[in-house]
Amino acid sequence: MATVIDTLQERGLFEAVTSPDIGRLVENPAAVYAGFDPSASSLQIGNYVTIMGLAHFQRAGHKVVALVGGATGLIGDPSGKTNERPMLSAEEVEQNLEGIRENLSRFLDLNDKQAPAVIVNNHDWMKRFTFVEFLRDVGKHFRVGAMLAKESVRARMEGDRGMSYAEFSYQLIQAYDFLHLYDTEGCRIQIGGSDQWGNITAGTDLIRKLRGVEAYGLTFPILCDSTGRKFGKSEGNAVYLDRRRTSYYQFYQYFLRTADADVIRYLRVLTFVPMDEIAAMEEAMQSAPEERIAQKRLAEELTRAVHGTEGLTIARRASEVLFGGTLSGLRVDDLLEIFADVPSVEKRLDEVRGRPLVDVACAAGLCRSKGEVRRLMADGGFYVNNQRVTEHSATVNDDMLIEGRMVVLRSGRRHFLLVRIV
RNA sequence: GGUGGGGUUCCGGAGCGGUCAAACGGGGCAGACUGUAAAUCUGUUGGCUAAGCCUUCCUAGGUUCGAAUCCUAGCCCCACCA
Repeated sequence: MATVIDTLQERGLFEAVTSPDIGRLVENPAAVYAGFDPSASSLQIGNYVTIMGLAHFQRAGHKVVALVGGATGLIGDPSGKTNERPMLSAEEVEQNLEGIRENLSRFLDLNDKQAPAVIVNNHDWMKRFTFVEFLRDVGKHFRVGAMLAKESVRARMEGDRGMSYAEFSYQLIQAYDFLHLYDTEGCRIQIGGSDQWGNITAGTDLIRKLRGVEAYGLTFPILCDSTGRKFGKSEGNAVYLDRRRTSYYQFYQYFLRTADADVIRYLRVLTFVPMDEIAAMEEAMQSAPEERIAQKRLAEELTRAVHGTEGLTIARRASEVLFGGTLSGLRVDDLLEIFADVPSVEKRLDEVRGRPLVDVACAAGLCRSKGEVRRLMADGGFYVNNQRVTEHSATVNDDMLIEGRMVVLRSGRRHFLLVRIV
């Protein structure tokens, strides 16, 4: 019978494992954990790979524990980082934890009858230690040689930046977390991105030493796009799972724009779409790449998984309108939702109505000068409510005022500006 | 400390008394094409009450009918020599 390990392997969620014996362990219900760093108030799509890993385990009937790093977040994981990060305050970490807990609860079933997922915070047990106790109980079992050999430490020592003692000790805390979760939740498996290998093996070693038990680590590849860039950044900004940081529309669009070379891989890693369906899409792509069937499916599946059917509907409607579809028939309230992440300005009615469009567009900030607006009009790149306007002398007439409450200005294909009448 | 060279519109970089709002390249912004891809092609790129006017070529003065261009002083860069 296929185990969760087989599933992870065939979907590209498998990079390395500490021992192949893990295959036997997962033939029966086991407990697995993965950690999430509270370095921001929302998880990013990059974290979603880890979430998928946990979700696959849960689907296979295993107990899943998501650890949020209330303690480790105060230190900062050096793994995969070239520089020491600025330390977050306790309040920041506390706030971020809240957001991340909310994120996680959307993807892991906390009420599953057989194997409900659990969210724990390592601060709850770390706070009980005094420094001396921690050194005696945990530090005593680590050899500096082994710690220095970790990739995360070596990379820093080779550079000219070095690392602080605090970050150096990070691996001890994560190792202890694993031990603690073994004791309290029966976790014998930790999963994470490949950059977590060092931290994970620190934990398996500790458990072997102190409990004489074999614990397992499993890593999956860090998701990159075909140009080698780390996946999940959109114009330099990360794609977040929180709609307040990445709107439904932006989220949906990010995936719709996935390169052909990446989309099949993403479908395997980020969705539960059955493998045979993915294979069919891969074939369909050969004959009709312009249909972008795979991209549409990817965007749809992920948006629904992360933001629900309602989020998907809004993202789709927004896509239609923001790509030049007609605004007629849409109500102001719909438009406000659709244009949620479009910048907007407030103007009084008398500042808009009957005024030259050139003046209004400039005052609203669509362009820096009136000359620029005129140029834009001459180029055919100026739109009011998605209708091209080329006449320099045009004024804002009553038809342009949607319900008398707003005007949608647009420059070029995609730059919108909402003028709200107040 | 000495000697040369220089500071130009978003960047690089021409211009060296009128024809300069300033060549050319990059970038930006638009348009066409297209699969919301990549590439390509085209237009545009100081402001305005717009065939005209105004403010720009490090800063402050000056020469001249006229200065980005010449002179003086100041500030800042770069190169070489000590």
